[in-house]
Amino acid sequence: MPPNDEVPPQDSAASPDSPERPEPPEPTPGRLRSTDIARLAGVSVSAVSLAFNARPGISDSTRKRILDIAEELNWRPHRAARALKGAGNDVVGIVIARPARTLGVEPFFAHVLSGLQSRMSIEGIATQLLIVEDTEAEVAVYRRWAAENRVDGLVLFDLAVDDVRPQLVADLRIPAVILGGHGAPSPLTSVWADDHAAMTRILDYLSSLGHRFIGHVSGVPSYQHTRRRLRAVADARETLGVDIVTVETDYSDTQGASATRRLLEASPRCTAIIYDSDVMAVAGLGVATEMGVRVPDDVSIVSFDDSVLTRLPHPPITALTRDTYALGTLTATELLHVMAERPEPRAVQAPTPELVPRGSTAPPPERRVP
Amino acid sequence: MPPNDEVPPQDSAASPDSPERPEPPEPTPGRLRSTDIARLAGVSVSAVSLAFNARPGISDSTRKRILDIAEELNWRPHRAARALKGAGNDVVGIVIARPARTLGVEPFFAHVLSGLQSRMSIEGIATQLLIVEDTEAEVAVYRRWAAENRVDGLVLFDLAVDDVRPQLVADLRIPAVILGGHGAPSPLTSVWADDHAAMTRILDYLSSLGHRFIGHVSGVPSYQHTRRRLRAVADARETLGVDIVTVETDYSDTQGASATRRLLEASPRCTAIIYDSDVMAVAGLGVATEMGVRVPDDVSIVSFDDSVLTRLPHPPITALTRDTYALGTLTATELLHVMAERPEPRAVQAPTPELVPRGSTAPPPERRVP
DNA sequence: TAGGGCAACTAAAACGTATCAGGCATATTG
DNA sequence: CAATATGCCTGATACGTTTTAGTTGCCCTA
Repeated sequence: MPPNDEVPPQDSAASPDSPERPEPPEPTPGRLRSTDIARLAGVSVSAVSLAFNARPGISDSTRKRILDIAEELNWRPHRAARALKGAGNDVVGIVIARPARTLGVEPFFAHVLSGLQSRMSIEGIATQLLIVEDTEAEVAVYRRWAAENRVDGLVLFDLAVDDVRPQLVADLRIPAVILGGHGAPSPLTSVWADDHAAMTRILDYLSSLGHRFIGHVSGVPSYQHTRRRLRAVADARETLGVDIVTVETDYSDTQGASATRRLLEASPRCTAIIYDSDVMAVAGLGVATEMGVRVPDDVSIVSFDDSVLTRLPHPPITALTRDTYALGTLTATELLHVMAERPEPRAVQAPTPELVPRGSTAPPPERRVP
Repeated sequence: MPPNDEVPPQDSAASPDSPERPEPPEPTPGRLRSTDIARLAGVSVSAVSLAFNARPGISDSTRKRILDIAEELNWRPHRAARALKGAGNDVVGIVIARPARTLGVEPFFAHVLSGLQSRMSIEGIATQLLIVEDTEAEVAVYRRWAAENRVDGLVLFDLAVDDVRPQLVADLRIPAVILGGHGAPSPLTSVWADDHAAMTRILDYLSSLGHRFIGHVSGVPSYQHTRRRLRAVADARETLGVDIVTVETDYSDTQGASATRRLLEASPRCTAIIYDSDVMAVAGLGVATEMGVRVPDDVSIVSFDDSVLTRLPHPPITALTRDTYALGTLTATELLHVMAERPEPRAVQAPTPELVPRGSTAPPPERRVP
């Protein structure tokens, strides 16, 4: 056995038998390294590495001894050194292209993030969040992250029509998953919900209540999911024979409110309004109340998204509900799979949101003379 | 030298002019390294390093040439290698100890995070978010991150009375800032708001409207900021001579609703209710409406936190408002300072929230016979 | 008893960058 | 003009791991 003479845990004066090892009692412990653990366990650094990575080639007793010592000293392999050897960083990145100040208004996003994060942390993977101003900046971040080797995976949000990001990210060889993509072929795996079917559920419901003239406050039409909803609206005009008027907005409460005002001032007036987001629905409810339009007696209100926002006001708002948290965990699971196996891209369908009738919807008022 | 004789890649005929450098045209570019940039620029790797780290010892023209080439090839220093040399990871961590499913309901947190993140990203620092179940798990994460050298800084939220985290994080030598700590001495720098003064603003306002019996739906009393608010309430009882009854909750909309019901069913009934959070205030408004208690005619409502939640319902809710986003950027700036300079801990006071009267508050109803 | 096979372990070579101690010109000084 | 300083650049080394290619010693088999 080499000069691996064990150092006696001697707090007293310098042990005379080993003059070549002064071993100063460092006040700042510097940093523990695998060497230190190896020395204390009486093995080589290689053995420490084998123990920590659960690899064969080491006896169980030695492994346990090493791990115990490391545990006691709260030592772990230095991440950077590990990553340098080609191991992952255990980080996934999420870049959101929105004005930072408006973020946090969207319960949807926060919930998805929670679910995603929760699933990832089970694997010891952290989530890195970056908020940028626009898609251009977002693309720059992807390039930088790819060059720096900063993340092991990505989640893409808010896919637009003709979005450049999937191809870019695929070219950069970063494992990634699209949340809210379409079912169509794509260079990336996507997790998507059937917005068309979801919107149809709302329209069927309102139609069955007797509504024949419906307002639709939609979101940004460049988003893919908005497109799908609009298509469902178009289809319903034919299938159900209802009259639907759409007002496009930017998803903000401000535009949701003004769109509502416009719809309610029009004559003839629609008997129900569908909102593409919970924030706009609540804003719309406020406008109606303010204008003296009773909900649901005069007009019914339905929200496409559900959250605490829709449940708290009076009356609570009928909404499509889905387990947004579970959507996050599903996305995370899929991303983990992509990171591990690099499979061919595929489309994973999330459950279609369910309609939850609440107090904001009722049959339309009797037709009365103007 | 051991039998490590180099194996010639004999797939092609050895190029006669440089037999020691086969330089195969790699189809997968592997990865660019500083060596490649150096070769293309006709300099050494050291020069590349000097150029990228803006250090002296290199001419401007050479620097530019190197940077241009790197830019063109989208090359950047490998993060792990850089971090291994002692440079920072350019990552700050945020650990939130709450049930993941309930997160995302809090606009406050999301806004702060946006501001924080936005300021950090200016410095090229990413924000790593982790949601854990309880404080015990949170502490474990700090230990792990410290051992792994994963983050350059931390932000601590939701400080409790007798919180163990500040001392732990200080012991682990991780630069950190507390958001919402108190003004008292602490091992860590903290950014705090004067909750006492803020609550006093609400009480003064309600008192000046003529309210003499006020309900207070408070949050978890183990939080430091809750304590400060309660103290302000106690002080106001004496100073203003108003009668205040406090109901403690866990900040959830459910408990906010039931607390409201209890307050409104009591006799005599209070003429105003203060809520410690926006979520509870909105829930309370819903309960009042449902019970046929008019707001603000029968009871006034004030929220301690402001957000889209308080602005959207009808009537909009009078609230203490502050620039939560700016609070995030302020915290970020402070953390950057701590990371760079390791100064003595200090307490940075954020602006005291301002009261914004909205439709939910009015003078109390005339006293009438029971 | 030689040989092979195996388990347990180790020495040394990466990984990609930053830094440090020079080296070599050219400019400045006495 | 020699001596010194300065500007620009390079070679070698270190950072803390993982991994590869061994090297033991031991048991089993023929």
